[in-house]
Amino acid sequence: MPELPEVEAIARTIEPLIAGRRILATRLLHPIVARNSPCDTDGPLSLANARARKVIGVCRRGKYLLIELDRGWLAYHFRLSGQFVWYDRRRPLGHVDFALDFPSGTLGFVDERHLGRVRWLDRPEDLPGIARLGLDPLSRDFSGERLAGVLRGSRRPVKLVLMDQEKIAGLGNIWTAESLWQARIDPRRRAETLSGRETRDLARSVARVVRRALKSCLDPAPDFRNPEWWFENGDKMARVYAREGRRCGRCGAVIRRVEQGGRSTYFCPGCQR
DNA sequence: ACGGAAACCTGGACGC
DNA sequence: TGCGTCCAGGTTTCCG
Repeated sequence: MPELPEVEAIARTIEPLIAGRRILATRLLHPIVARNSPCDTDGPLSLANARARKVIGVCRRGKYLLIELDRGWLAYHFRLSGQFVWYDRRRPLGHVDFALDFPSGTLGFVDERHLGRVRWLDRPEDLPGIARLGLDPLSRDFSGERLAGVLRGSRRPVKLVLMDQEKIAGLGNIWTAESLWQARIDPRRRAETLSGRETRDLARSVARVVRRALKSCLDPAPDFRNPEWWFENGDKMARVYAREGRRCGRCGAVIRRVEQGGRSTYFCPGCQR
């Protein structure tokens, strides 16, 4: 479920719990989370490479969460329903798919839906999904000009381009919808038809929406010790997402839902042009 | 090369 | 209560 701001918040919050610690053991309780293809057997085995390694740090690329080890990396993708849960020594493991045991406790990757994935890698770029990631909205390089380069020549709806991880890394359905609302741009517009001014507005809106979402994800920060923890910022901050039939807080028109690329898109027909 | 649709999984919400 | 259907904040793969 998490998009860029949520994964960034998870990375920043989990790092102090595990940085500098050594992994005593890895436990793969549900091998499907380590599989890329239905008959892949290499993925699950390679996770054992993390055993006895020390954690250097934790970071994010796109929606991937990376744990850097003193040799190799662990790459997590939460997809729709994956999350981290922390168990200290006293508490028994709940439903966990993949666990890292530290002296101080266990970091569990939990995903009852089993769409999330964990991989061990020599280098992050070894995973094609990471190697091909596009521009990161939190990076200093993210600008109207760079966004213009991405939109130029694309006949696809601007919403689909924003969500294309090879173009812009980390945006998902919620924050894309919110960014387009912020910039007053209709998500159905062909990307190449945006003017220079609209493109600059959109870049500013994306950066602002993502930064504000990150801030709210960190206040309060995730509580990994509570297995039920989850972000609430989506509901609180959404101006259009999942608000079909309600009135736009900016112009009063009724918010619509349409389908794009098989996903729901929410927008205000009154002020998004 | 590009774009659209289906597949991958499971649980929860909703209607009858 | 039970059952069917639809939906979900994502990515990869397949197909035209």
